[in-house]
Amino acid sequence: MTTASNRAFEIIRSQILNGGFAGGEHLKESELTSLCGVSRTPVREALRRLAISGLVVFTPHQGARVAVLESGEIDEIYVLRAMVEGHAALRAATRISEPMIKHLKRLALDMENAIGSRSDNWTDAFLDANHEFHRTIMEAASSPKLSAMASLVIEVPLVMRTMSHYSEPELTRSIRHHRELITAFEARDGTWAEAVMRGHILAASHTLTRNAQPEQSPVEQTQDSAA
Amino acid sequence: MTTASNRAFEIIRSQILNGGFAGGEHLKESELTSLCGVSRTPVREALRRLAISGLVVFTPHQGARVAVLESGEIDEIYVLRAMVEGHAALRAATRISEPMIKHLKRLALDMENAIGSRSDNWTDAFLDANHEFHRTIMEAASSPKLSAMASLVIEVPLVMRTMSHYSEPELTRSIRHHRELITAFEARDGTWAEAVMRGHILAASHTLTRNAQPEQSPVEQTQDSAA
DNA sequence: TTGCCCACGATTGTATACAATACTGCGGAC
DNA sequence: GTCCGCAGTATTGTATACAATCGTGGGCAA
Repeated sequence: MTTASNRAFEIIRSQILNGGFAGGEHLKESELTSLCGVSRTPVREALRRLAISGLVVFTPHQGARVAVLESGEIDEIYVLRAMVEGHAALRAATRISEPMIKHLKRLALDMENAIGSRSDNWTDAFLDANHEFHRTIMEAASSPKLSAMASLVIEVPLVMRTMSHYSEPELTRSIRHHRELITAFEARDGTWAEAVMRGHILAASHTLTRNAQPEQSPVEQTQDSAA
Repeated sequence: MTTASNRAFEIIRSQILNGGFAGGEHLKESELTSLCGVSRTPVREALRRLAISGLVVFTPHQGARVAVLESGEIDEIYVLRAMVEGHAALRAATRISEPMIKHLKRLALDMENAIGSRSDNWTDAFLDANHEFHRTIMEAASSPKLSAMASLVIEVPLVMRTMSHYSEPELTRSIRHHRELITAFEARDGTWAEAVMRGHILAASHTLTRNAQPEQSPVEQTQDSAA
Protein backbone atom coordinates (compact mmCIF):
# COMPACT_ATOMS: atom_id res chain seq x y z
CA MET A 1 0.00 0.00 0.00
CA THR A 2 1.20 3.40 -0.93
CA THR A 3 0.94 6.51 1.19
CA ALA A 4 -2.20 8.63 1.47
CA SER A 5 -0.36 11.53 -0.10
CA ASN A 6 0.43 9.49 -3.20
CA ARG A 7 -3.13 8.27 -3.52
CA ALA A 8 -4.44 11.82 -3.29
CA PHE A 9 -1.89 12.92 -5.87
CA GLU A 10 -2.90 10.21 -8.33
CA ILE A 11 -6.62 10.70 -7.83
CA ILE A 12 -6.54 14.46 -8.29
CA ARG A 13 -4.11 14.19 -11.18
CA SER A 14 -6.25 11.71 -13.07
CA GLN A 15 -9.33 13.82 -12.43
CA ILE A 16 -7.62 16.82 -13.98
CA LEU A 17 -6.28 14.78 -16.90
CA ASN A 18 -9.66 13.21 -17.55
CA GLY A 19 -11.31 16.60 -17.53
CA GLY A 20 -13.20 15.87 -14.33
CA PHE A 21 -12.29 19.35 -13.18
CA ALA A 22 -12.88 22.37 -15.37
CA GLY A 23 -9.95 24.58 -16.24
CA GLY A 24 -9.59 27.36 -13.70
CA GLU A 25 -11.83 25.56 -11.22
CA HIS A 26 -11.11 26.24 -7.56
CA LEU A 27 -9.93 23.05 -5.89
CA LYS A 28 -11.06 23.30 -2.28
CA GLU A 29 -9.08 21.17 0.11
CA SER A 30 -12.16 20.09 2.03
CA GLU A 31 -13.81 18.80 -1.14
CA LEU A 32 -10.70 16.90 -2.19
CA THR A 33 -10.58 15.43 1.30
CA SER A 34 -13.89 13.66 0.77
CA LEU A 35 -13.02 12.79 -2.83
CA CYS A 36 -9.74 11.11 -1.91
CA GLY A 37 -10.77 9.70 1.45
CA VAL A 38 -7.79 11.20 3.24
CA SER A 39 -7.34 14.20 5.49
CA ARG A 40 -6.31 17.68 4.44
CA THR A 41 -2.63 17.23 5.20
CA PRO A 42 -1.85 14.75 2.40
CA VAL A 43 -4.24 16.61 0.11
CA ARG A 44 -2.20 19.76 0.58
CA GLU A 45 1.00 17.87 -0.20
CA ALA A 46 -0.57 16.42 -3.32
CA LEU A 47 -1.67 19.87 -4.49
CA ARG A 48 1.82 21.27 -3.97
CA ARG A 49 3.23 18.44 -6.07
CA LEU A 50 0.65 19.03 -8.77
CA ALA A 51 1.65 22.68 -8.78
CA ILE A 52 5.19 21.61 -9.57
CA SER A 53 3.94 19.66 -12.57
CA GLY A 54 2.08 22.76 -13.63
CA LEU A 55 -1.34 21.14 -13.48
CA VAL A 56 -2.58 23.52 -10.80
CA VAL A 57 -1.61 27.05 -9.82
CA PHE A 58 -1.44 28.41 -6.30
CA THR A 59 -2.37 31.76 -4.84
CA PRO A 60 -1.55 32.44 -1.19
CA HIS A 61 -4.60 32.18 1.07
CA GLN A 62 -6.73 31.38 -1.94
CA GLY A 63 -5.72 27.82 -2.59
CA ALA A 64 -5.31 25.92 -5.81
CA ARG A 65 -6.96 26.33 -9.18
CA VAL A 66 -6.74 23.98 -12.14
CA ALA A 67 -4.22 25.46 -14.55
CA VAL A 68 -5.67 26.79 -17.76
CA LEU A 69 -3.54 27.03 -20.87
CA GLU A 70 -3.67 29.84 -23.35
CA SER A 71 -2.83 28.85 -26.90
CA GLY A 72 0.38 30.86 -26.75
CA GLU A 73 1.54 28.80 -23.81
CA ILE A 74 1.08 25.60 -25.74
CA ASP A 75 3.50 26.72 -28.42
CA GLU A 76 5.94 27.78 -25.74
CA ILE A 77 5.69 24.44 -23.99
CA TYR A 78 6.35 22.48 -27.15
CA VAL A 79 9.42 24.56 -27.92
CA LEU A 80 10.70 23.81 -24.43
CA ARG A 81 9.85 20.14 -24.87
CA ALA A 82 11.85 20.09 -28.11
CA MET A 83 14.77 21.66 -26.27
CA VAL A 84 14.64 19.35 -23.26
CA GLU A 85 13.82 16.09 -25.00
CA GLY A 86 16.26 16.91 -27.75
CA HIS A 87 18.99 17.21 -25.17
CA ALA A 88 17.78 13.99 -23.57
CA ALA A 89 18.18 12.23 -26.92
CA LEU A 90 21.67 13.67 -27.25
CA ARG A 91 22.69 12.27 -23.88
CA ALA A 92 20.84 9.01 -24.34
CA ALA A 93 22.61 8.17 -27.60
CA THR A 94 25.90 7.50 -25.83
CA ARG A 95 24.36 6.01 -22.69
CA ILE A 96 21.43 3.84 -23.73
CA SER A 97 21.81 0.10 -23.18
CA GLU A 98 21.05 -2.63 -25.69
CA PRO A 99 18.02 -3.91 -23.76
CA MET A 100 16.63 -0.39 -23.73
CA ILE A 101 17.03 -0.12 -27.49
CA LYS A 102 15.19 -3.43 -27.80
CA HIS A 103 12.48 -1.97 -25.61
CA LEU A 104 12.20 1.07 -27.86
CA LYS A 105 11.91 -1.17 -30.90
CA ARG A 106 9.14 -3.08 -29.25
CA LEU A 107 7.28 0.13 -28.39
CA ALA A 108 7.66 1.43 -31.94
CA LEU A 109 6.13 -1.82 -33.18
CA ASP A 110 3.31 -1.52 -30.66
CA MET A 111 2.49 1.92 -31.98
CA GLU A 112 2.53 0.75 -35.58
CA ASN A 113 0.27 -2.15 -34.70
CA ALA A 114 -2.06 0.11 -32.78
CA ILE A 115 -2.54 2.27 -35.84
CA GLY A 116 -3.10 -0.75 -38.05
CA SER A 117 -5.42 -2.58 -35.70
CA ARG A 118 -8.23 -0.04 -35.67
CA SER A 119 -9.51 -1.56 -32.46
CA ASP A 120 -11.76 0.64 -30.37
CA ASN A 121 -9.04 1.68 -27.95
CA TRP A 122 -6.17 1.94 -30.40
CA THR A 123 -5.54 5.58 -29.51
CA ASP A 124 -4.99 4.71 -25.87
CA ALA A 125 -2.61 1.92 -26.85
CA PHE A 126 -0.74 4.28 -29.15
CA LEU A 127 -0.49 7.09 -26.63
CA ASP A 128 0.61 4.77 -23.82
CA ALA A 129 3.36 3.29 -25.97
CA ASN A 130 4.37 6.74 -27.14
CA HIS A 131 4.58 8.01 -23.58
CA GLU A 132 6.69 5.01 -22.56
CA PHE A 133 8.92 5.54 -25.60
CA HIS A 134 9.75 9.08 -24.58
CA ARG A 135 10.04 8.13 -20.92
CA THR A 136 12.56 5.42 -21.76
CA ILE A 137 14.75 7.86 -23.67
CA MET A 138 14.60 10.30 -20.76
CA GLU A 139 15.62 7.49 -18.42
CA ALA A 140 18.48 6.55 -20.71
CA ALA A 141 19.70 10.14 -20.57
CA SER A 142 20.23 9.45 -16.86
CA SER A 143 20.07 13.02 -15.69
CA PRO A 144 17.73 13.64 -12.75
CA LYS A 145 17.81 17.39 -13.34
CA LEU A 146 16.86 16.96 -16.96
CA SER A 147 14.04 14.61 -15.95
CA ALA A 148 12.76 17.20 -13.53
CA MET A 149 12.78 19.78 -16.29
CA ALA A 150 10.95 17.42 -18.58
CA SER A 151 8.19 16.79 -16.06
CA LEU A 152 7.45 20.53 -16.16
CA VAL A 153 6.53 20.34 -19.84
CA ILE A 154 5.40 16.73 -20.20
CA GLU A 155 2.58 16.71 -17.69
CA VAL A 156 0.67 19.68 -19.01
CA PRO A 157 0.29 18.48 -22.62
CA LEU A 158 -1.19 15.28 -21.22
CA VAL A 159 -4.33 17.29 -20.62
CA MET A 160 -4.72 17.34 -24.36
CA ARG A 161 -4.42 13.58 -24.64
CA THR A 162 -6.03 12.97 -27.96
CA MET A 163 -5.27 11.73 -31.44
CA SER A 164 -8.12 13.54 -33.09
CA HIS A 165 -5.86 16.11 -34.66
CA TYR A 166 -3.57 13.61 -36.31
CA SER A 167 -4.08 12.80 -39.94
CA GLU A 168 -2.93 9.52 -41.47
CA PRO A 169 0.22 11.02 -43.04
CA GLU A 170 1.09 12.70 -39.77
CA LEU A 171 0.86 9.43 -37.90
CA THR A 172 3.06 7.79 -40.51
CA ARG A 173 5.59 10.59 -40.11
CA SER A 174 5.57 10.13 -36.34
CA ILE A 175 6.26 6.42 -36.78
CA ARG A 176 9.16 7.19 -39.12
CA HIS A 177 10.62 9.57 -36.53
CA HIS A 178 10.59 6.83 -33.94
CA ARG A 179 12.35 4.41 -36.25
CA GLU A 180 14.94 7.00 -37.21
CA LEU A 181 15.55 7.85 -33.57
CA ILE A 182 16.31 4.21 -32.84
CA THR A 183 18.69 4.08 -35.78
CA ALA A 184 20.49 7.15 -34.47
CA PHE A 185 20.79 5.50 -31.07
CA GLU A 186 22.25 2.35 -32.60
CA ALA A 187 24.76 4.55 -34.40
CA ARG A 188 25.49 6.21 -31.04
CA ASP A 189 25.12 9.53 -32.82
CA GLY A 190 23.87 12.05 -30.27
CA THR A 191 23.70 14.99 -32.64
CA TRP A 192 21.57 13.01 -35.07
CA ALA A 193 19.29 11.78 -32.32
CA GLU A 194 18.85 15.29 -30.98
CA ALA A 195 17.97 16.66 -34.39
CA VAL A 196 15.41 13.95 -35.05
CA MET A 197 13.86 14.36 -31.63
CA ARG A 198 13.55 18.11 -32.01
CA GLY A 199 11.91 17.67 -35.39
CA HIS A 200 9.64 14.98 -33.99
CA ILE A 201 8.28 17.20 -31.25
CA LEU A 202 8.03 20.37 -33.28
CA ALA A 203 6.12 18.43 -35.91
CA ALA A 204 3.65 17.29 -33.26
CA SER A 205 3.35 20.87 -32.06
CA HIS A 206 2.60 22.04 -35.57
CA THR A 207 -0.05 19.36 -36.00
CA LEU A 208 -1.80 20.54 -32.86
CA THR A 209 -1.68 24.26 -33.44
CA ARG A 210 -2.55 23.97 -37.13
CA ASN A 211 -5.81 22.25 -36.24
CA ALA A 212 -6.44 24.47 -33.28
CA GLN A 213 -6.00 27.76 -35.12
CA PRO A 214 -9.42 27.88 -36.84
CA GLU A 215 -11.20 27.51 -33.51
CA GLN A 216 -12.99 30.56 -32.19
CA SER A 217 -12.30 30.74 -28.47
CA PRO A 218 -8.66 30.05 -27.66
CA VAL A 219 -9.42 29.71 -23.95
CA GLU A 220 -12.03 26.99 -24.32
CA GLN A 221 -9.91 25.20 -26.84
CA THR A 222 -8.11 23.34 -24.07
CA GLN A 223 -11.39 21.87 -22.99
CA ASP A 224 -12.17 20.69 -26.50
CA SER A 225 -8.96 18.83 -26.95
CA ALA A 226 -9.12 17.38 -23.46
CA ALA A 227 -12.14 15.34 -24.35
CA MET B 1 4.70 39.44 8.03
CA THR B 2 5.13 36.45 5.79
CA THR B 3 3.86 32.96 6.45
CA ALA B 4 5.56 30.47 8.72
CA SER B 5 6.18 28.21 5.77
CA ASN B 6 8.09 30.94 3.96
CA ARG B 7 10.17 31.74 6.99
CA ALA B 8 11.09 28.10 7.45
CA PHE B 9 11.96 27.89 3.77
CA GLU B 10 14.25 30.91 3.90
CA ILE B 11 15.92 29.89 7.14
CA ILE B 12 16.68 26.34 6.06
CA ARG B 13 17.71 27.51 2.60
CA SER B 14 20.17 30.04 3.90
CA GLN B 15 21.56 27.50 6.35
CA ILE B 16 22.24 25.11 3.49
CA LEU B 17 23.70 27.84 1.29
CA ASN B 18 25.92 29.11 4.09
CA GLY B 19 27.17 25.62 4.75
CA GLY B 20 25.48 25.45 8.13
CA PHE B 21 24.42 21.93 7.27
CA ALA B 22 26.90 19.38 6.01
CA GLY B 23 26.25 17.77 2.66
CA GLY B 24 24.25 14.57 3.07
CA GLU B 25 23.23 15.54 6.59
CA HIS B 26 19.88 14.22 7.76
CA LEU B 27 17.49 17.11 8.31
CA LYS B 28 15.13 15.99 11.06
CA GLU B 29 11.84 17.79 11.09
CA SER B 30 11.80 18.10 14.86
CA GLU B 31 15.21 19.80 14.87
CA LEU B 32 14.16 22.23 12.15
CA THR B 33 11.03 22.94 14.17
CA SER B 34 13.08 24.39 17.01
CA LEU B 35 15.49 26.09 14.61
CA CYS B 36 12.75 27.90 12.71
CA GLY B 37 10.36 28.45 15.60
CA VAL B 38 7.41 26.97 13.74
CA SER B 39 5.66 23.64 13.90
CA ARG B 40 6.35 20.59 11.77
CA THR B 41 3.65 21.30 9.19
CA PRO B 42 5.27 24.38 7.63
CA VAL B 43 8.68 22.78 8.03
CA ARG B 44 7.53 19.86 5.92
CA GLU B 45 6.23 22.22 3.26
CA ALA B 46 9.50 24.11 3.25
CA LEU B 47 11.45 20.87 2.84
CA ARG B 48 9.27 19.82 -0.07
CA ARG B 49 9.93 23.15 -1.74
CA LEU B 50 13.65 22.85 -1.13
CA ALA B 51 13.52 19.43 -2.71
CA ILE B 52 12.13 21.04 -5.86
CA SER B 53 15.07 23.40 -5.95
CA GLY B 54 17.33 20.40 -5.62
CA LEU B 55 18.88 21.56 -2.36
CA VAL B 56 17.60 18.54 -0.44
CA VAL B 57 16.65 15.02 -1.47
CA PHE B 58 13.79 12.99 -0.09
CA THR B 59 13.46 9.32 0.71
CA PRO B 60 10.06 7.99 1.78
CA HIS B 61 9.83 7.43 5.53
CA GLN B 62 13.40 8.59 5.89
CA GLY B 63 12.97 12.30 5.51
CA ALA B 64 15.22 14.86 3.88
CA ARG B 65 18.96 14.97 3.43
CA VAL B 66 21.03 17.88 2.22
CA ALA B 67 21.82 17.24 -1.43
CA VAL B 68 25.42 16.41 -2.16
CA LEU B 69 26.84 17.06 -5.60
CA GLU B 70 29.28 14.80 -7.35
CA SER B 71 31.66 16.59 -9.69
CA GLY B 72 29.99 14.98 -12.68
CA GLU B 73 26.70 16.51 -11.69
CA ILE B 74 28.20 19.98 -11.64
CA ASP B 75 29.23 19.70 -15.27
CA GLU B 76 25.79 18.40 -16.12
CA ILE B 77 24.10 21.27 -14.32
CA TYR B 78 26.14 23.88 -16.11
CA VAL B 79 25.35 22.36 -19.49
CA LEU B 80 21.67 22.53 -18.59
CA ARG B 81 22.09 26.09 -17.37
CA ALA B 82 23.68 27.02 -20.69
CA MET B 83 20.74 25.44 -22.48
CA VAL B 84 18.05 27.06 -20.36
CA GLU B 85 19.58 30.50 -19.90
CA GLY B 86 20.64 30.53 -23.53
CA HIS B 87 17.04 30.02 -24.52
CA ALA B 88 16.01 32.69 -22.05
CA ALA B 89 18.38 35.13 -23.73
CA LEU B 90 16.92 34.18 -27.10
CA ARG B 91 13.41 34.97 -25.94
CA ALA B 92 14.44 38.03 -23.97
CA ALA B 93 16.08 39.71 -26.94
CA THR B 94 12.76 40.37 -28.63
CA ARG B 95 10.81 41.00 -25.43
CA ILE B 96 13.03 43.00 -23.10
CA SER B 97 11.95 46.58 -22.38
CA GLU B 98 14.14 49.67 -22.48
CA PRO B 99 14.04 50.16 -18.69
CA MET B 100 15.16 46.58 -18.23
CA ILE B 101 18.10 47.13 -20.56
CA LYS B 102 19.00 50.19 -18.52
CA HIS B 103 18.82 48.04 -15.43
CA LEU B 104 21.17 45.50 -16.99
CA LYS B 105 23.62 48.27 -17.87
CA ARG B 106 23.55 49.48 -14.30
CA LEU B 107 24.20 45.98 -12.97
CA ALA B 108 27.06 45.48 -15.38
CA LEU B 109 28.58 48.69 -14.09
CA ASP B 110 28.06 47.59 -10.51
CA MET B 111 29.99 44.40 -11.22
CA GLU B 112 32.82 46.30 -12.87
CA ASN B 113 33.01 48.69 -9.95
CA ALA B 114 32.93 45.83 -7.47
CA ILE B 115 35.97 44.30 -9.10
CA GLY B 116 37.78 47.61 -9.17
CA SER B 117 36.90 48.66 -5.64
CA ARG B 118 38.70 45.89 -3.79
CA SER B 119 36.53 46.57 -0.78
CA ASP B 120 36.25 43.75 1.72
CA ASN B 121 32.90 42.54 0.51
CA TRP B 122 33.39 43.12 -3.20
CA THR B 123 32.71 39.45 -4.01
CA ASP B 124 29.28 39.63 -2.40
CA ALA B 125 28.50 42.81 -4.31
CA PHE B 126 29.66 41.19 -7.53
CA LEU B 127 27.73 37.97 -7.02
CA ASP B 128 24.55 39.78 -6.00
CA ALA B 129 24.66 41.97 -9.10
CA ASN B 130 25.47 38.97 -11.25
CA HIS B 131 22.52 37.04 -9.85
CA GLU B 132 20.21 39.98 -10.46
CA PHE B 133 21.58 40.34 -13.99
CA HIS B 134 20.67 36.77 -14.88
CA ARG B 135 17.36 36.98 -13.04
CA THR B 136 16.38 40.06 -15.00
CA ILE B 137 17.05 38.34 -18.31
CA MET B 138 15.00 35.35 -17.19
CA GLU B 139 12.19 37.72 -16.25
CA ALA B 140 12.42 39.43 -19.62
CA ALA B 141 12.04 36.05 -21.30
CA SER B 142 8.58 36.01 -19.68
CA SER B 143 8.10 32.27 -19.67
CA PRO B 144 7.00 30.82 -16.33
CA LYS B 145 7.88 27.31 -17.45
CA LEU B 146 11.37 28.35 -18.45
CA SER B 147 11.79 30.12 -15.11
CA ALA B 148 10.76 26.97 -13.32
CA MET B 149 13.34 25.01 -15.29
CA ALA B 150 15.97 27.58 -14.46
CA SER B 151 15.31 27.37 -10.74
CA LEU B 152 16.20 23.67 -10.93
CA VAL B 153 19.74 24.50 -12.02
CA ILE B 154 20.26 27.95 -10.54
CA GLU B 155 19.73 27.16 -6.88
CA VAL B 156 22.19 24.34 -6.61
CA PRO B 157 25.26 26.18 -7.91
CA LEU B 158 24.54 28.84 -5.27
CA VAL B 159 25.98 26.39 -2.77
CA MET B 160 29.31 27.08 -4.41
CA ARG B 161 28.93 30.81 -4.03
CA THR B 162 32.51 31.89 -4.27
CA MET B 163 34.83 33.87 -6.45
CA SER B 164 37.98 32.13 -5.31
CA HIS B 165 38.31 30.20 -8.55
CA TYR B 166 38.17 33.24 -10.77
CA SER B 167 41.39 34.72 -12.05
CA GLU B 168 41.66 38.34 -13.14
CA PRO B 169 41.42 37.56 -16.88
CA GLU B 170 38.42 35.36 -16.26
CA LEU B 171 36.62 38.13 -14.43
CA THR B 172 37.40 40.51 -17.28
CA ARG B 173 36.01 38.00 -19.74
CA SER B 174 32.84 37.67 -17.69
CA ILE B 175 32.42 41.45 -17.74
CA ARG B 176 32.86 41.49 -21.52
CA HIS B 177 30.20 38.82 -21.87
CA HIS B 178 27.75 40.96 -19.96
CA ARG B 179 28.44 43.98 -22.14
CA GLU B 180 28.13 41.95 -25.32
CA LEU B 181 24.87 40.46 -24.12
CA ILE B 182 23.43 43.92 -23.61
CA THR B 183 24.57 44.93 -27.08
CA ALA B 184 22.85 41.86 -28.55
CA PHE B 185 19.66 42.80 -26.70
CA GLU B 186 19.80 46.35 -28.05
CA ALA B 187 20.17 44.86 -31.52
CA ARG B 188 17.16 42.63 -30.75
CA ASP B 189 19.21 39.72 -32.03
CA GLY B 190 18.06 36.61 -30.17
CA THR B 191 20.45 34.21 -31.86
CA TRP B 192 23.40 36.40 -30.95
CA ALA B 193 22.22 36.79 -27.36
CA GLU B 194 21.73 33.05 -27.02
CA ALA B 195 25.21 32.31 -28.33
CA VAL B 196 26.84 34.81 -25.98
CA MET B 197 24.88 33.53 -23.01
CA ARG B 198 25.79 29.92 -23.73
CA GLY B 199 29.42 30.86 -24.00
CA HIS B 200 29.20 32.93 -20.84
CA ILE B 201 27.91 30.07 -18.76
CA LEU B 202 30.09 27.36 -20.25
CA ALA B 203 33.11 29.58 -19.62
CA ALA B 204 32.11 29.84 -15.97
CA SER B 205 31.67 26.10 -15.83
CA HIS B 206 35.14 25.60 -17.25
CA THR B 207 36.63 27.97 -14.71
CA LEU B 208 35.09 25.99 -11.89
CA THR B 209 35.94 22.49 -13.06
CA ARG B 210 39.45 23.44 -14.16
CA ASN B 211 40.28 24.55 -10.63
CA ALA B 212 38.37 21.70 -9.05
CA GLN B 213 40.03 18.93 -11.03
CA PRO B 214 43.30 18.72 -9.06
CA GLU B 215 41.42 18.16 -5.79
CA GLN B 216 41.63 14.71 -4.28
CA SER B 217 38.18 13.81 -2.99
CA PRO B 218 35.45 14.77 -5.45
CA VAL B 219 32.75 14.26 -2.84
CA GLU B 220 34.19 16.64 -0.27
CA GLN B 221 34.97 19.18 -2.94
CA THR B 222 31.52 20.65 -2.63
CA GLN B 223 32.22 21.43 0.98
CA ASP B 224 35.45 23.23 0.12
CA SER B 225 33.90 25.53 -2.40
CA ALA B 226 30.89 26.21 -0.20
CA ALA B 227 33.04 28.01 2.31
C1' DT C 1 -28.42 55.30 -6.24
C1' DT C 2 -23.76 54.44 -5.31
C1' DG C 3 -19.85 53.86 -2.71
C1' DC C 4 -17.62 52.49 1.54
C1' DC C 5 -17.23 49.91 5.75
C1' DC C 6 -17.87 46.31 8.80
C1' DA C 7 -19.21 41.79 10.28
C1' DC C 8 -19.89 37.10 8.98
C1' DG C 9 -18.89 32.79 6.70
C1' DA C 10 -15.81 30.11 4.16
C1' DT C 11 -11.21 28.62 3.22
C1' DT C 12 -6.46 28.34 3.86
C1' DG C 13 -2.47 28.28 7.25
C1' DT C 14 -0.62 26.28 11.55
C1' DA C 15 -0.15 23.49 15.66
C1' DT C 16 -0.42 19.27 17.93
C1' DA C 17 -1.80 14.61 18.92
C1' DC C 18 -1.87 10.01 17.10
C1' DA C 19 -0.52 6.11 13.78
C1' DA C 20 2.65 3.76 10.94
C1' DT C 21 7.11 2.87 9.48
C1' DA C 22 12.10 2.44 9.58
C1' DC C 23 16.59 2.34 12.11
C1' DT C 24 19.25 0.31 16.40
C1' DG C 25 20.89 -2.74 19.65
C1' DC C 26 20.56 -6.95 21.91
C1' DG C 27 19.86 -11.79 22.38
C1' DG C 28 19.80 -16.31 20.67
C1' DA C 29 20.63 -19.95 17.33
C1' DC C 30 23.49 -22.16 14.06
C1' DG D 1 31.92 -15.97 15.50
C1' DT D 2 28.39 -14.61 12.62
C1' DC D 3 23.96 -14.08 11.19
C1' DC D 4 19.10 -13.81 11.88
C1' DG D 5 15.16 -12.17 14.38
C1' DC D 6 12.96 -9.24 17.45
C1' DA D 7 11.65 -5.66 20.45
C1' DG D 8 12.36 -0.58 21.60
C1' DT D 9 12.95 3.88 20.06
C1' DA D 10 13.17 7.58 17.02
C1' DT D 11 11.29 9.67 12.96
C1' DT D 12 8.14 10.31 9.41
C1' DG D 13 3.13 10.14 7.82
C1' DT D 14 -1.67 11.39 8.90
C1' DA D 15 -5.68 13.26 11.23
C1' DT D 16 -7.88 16.85 13.50
C1' DA D 17 -8.47 21.02 16.15
C1' DC D 18 -7.45 25.86 16.23
C1' DA D 19 -5.87 30.49 14.26
C1' DA D 20 -5.47 33.75 10.59
C1' DT D 21 -6.86 35.51 6.33
C1' DC D 22 -9.80 36.44 2.44
C1' DG D 23 -14.23 37.03 -0.18
C1' DT D 24 -19.09 38.43 0.36
C1' DG D 25 -23.24 40.66 1.50
C1' DG D 26 -25.84 43.85 4.06
C1' DG D 27 -26.24 48.31 6.13
C1' DC D 28 -25.23 53.04 6.42
C1' DA D 29 -23.94 57.53 4.70
C1' DA D 30 -23.07 60.83 1.01
